[in-house]
Amino acid sequence: MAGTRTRQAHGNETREFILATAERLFAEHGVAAVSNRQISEAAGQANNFAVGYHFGTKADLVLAIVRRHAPALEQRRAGMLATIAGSTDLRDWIACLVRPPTEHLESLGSPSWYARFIAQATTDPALRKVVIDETVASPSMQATIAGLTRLMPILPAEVREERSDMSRQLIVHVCAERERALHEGTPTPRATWKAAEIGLLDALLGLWQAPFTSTD
Amino acid sequence: MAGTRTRQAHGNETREFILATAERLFAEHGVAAVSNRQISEAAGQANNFAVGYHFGTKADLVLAIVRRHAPALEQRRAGMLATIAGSTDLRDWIACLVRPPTEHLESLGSPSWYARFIAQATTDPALRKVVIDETVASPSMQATIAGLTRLMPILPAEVREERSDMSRQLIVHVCAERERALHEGTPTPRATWKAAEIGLLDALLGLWQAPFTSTD
DNA sequence: GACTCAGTAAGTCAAGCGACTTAGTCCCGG
DNA sequence: CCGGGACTAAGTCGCTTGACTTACTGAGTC
Repeated sequence: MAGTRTRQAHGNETREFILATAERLFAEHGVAAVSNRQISEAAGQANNFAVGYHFGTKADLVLAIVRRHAPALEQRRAGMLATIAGSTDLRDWIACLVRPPTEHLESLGSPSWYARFIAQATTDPALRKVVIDETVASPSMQATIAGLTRLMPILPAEVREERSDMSRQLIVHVCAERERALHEGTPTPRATWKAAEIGLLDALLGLWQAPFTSTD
Repeated sequence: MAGTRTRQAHGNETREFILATAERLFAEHGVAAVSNRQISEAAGQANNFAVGYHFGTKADLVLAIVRRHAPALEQRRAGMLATIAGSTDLRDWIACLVRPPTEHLESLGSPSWYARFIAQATTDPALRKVVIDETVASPSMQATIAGLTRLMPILPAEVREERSDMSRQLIVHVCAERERALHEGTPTPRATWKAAEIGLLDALLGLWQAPFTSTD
């Protein structure tokens, strides 16, 4: 029964529900198009300032949503890094970029909102930097990039950085587009998240292995 | 008839200035974060309904901005198609995707706002479809995709569609990121638009040529 | 059994919003 | 030189927003 809840647990429960509601509304209508009021009301809070009370500004709320998914992603990526340690197969390392998000999205079931939320948060001028920094700064992400660098010593640093950015953009927006198509019932190029992952892997492998033209 | 030229010209001038102002504000703060009022005021219009009067809804305004750049892009792409007619070099056809936007952005000078505007418009749930349809539907774009299809007969239709989408995403968001970095004065992987174009070309060539794993 | 305090309910307020109206102004065809 | 239609100025109205305040609740503390 509800009576057995401690007040801390009750608060955390509310916070969690606000986060889930906000993620959904943000994914559906865009981060800027949703007011704190709407979130509070949709989360069943009579106080329209509930979001402000629990999270502060909208940027804080967005960051809280990002951090809500961070541990799961970190765990998946760290696990993969452990199993491929020392591998010289480029595909293994690119998989460390692609698989954590695709598998995480699959585990969320349908409908999910995370991919669309991230795509919009990383495109919004006011949120972009803080969200990207938060995701790229994780230890497993740093290790993955280091692994790619080790495997592609021929690439100039600028090209490596460029292709790293491209990989991030591609993964985020391809996943978001697929999630949206799933939700709207429109056809997708690939039938499952696993298949979409393979499509991304193939494409990114080609992208990273492509010869580069120097522009110095 | 032509007799109303001056009146019309004045109106067109205002319309044009509103479009340029809206494009800038949208790029800086996000489409949803900017009100019609702010645009009207920033464009020096005393009537806060000026945007509504000239363009209607916000979606109409966004479409008008897209169409403002469409002829220049179409012309560049059509010209390229004419010069490479019959080419069997994949790089030529991918260049028809990449060069029109990069050269257009270069021609706009600094600061430009178009790339960031497009990136946000194509990510916004409410505008996405209409903007993408508008850009993909152009004759030269259709011809380019047809050319790529002719050159890559081995690729299953789904993979071709997938890589087509990936190309679009990559071009849009890489250009937007570069434009933003230029505006903020932060370092960019490539020094010029021409160099960025080559980076995109290299990457997309690898992406399109990559072997594919069937997921049937 | 009174006290504390995190959390929730409910309401307030100025500012800003979209949508609209009214009152001009300007140019040109007649 | 007048009338009509395209355009702009200025203001209005009802509603939503973020930020805030006040009052209440109920679990844990003493």
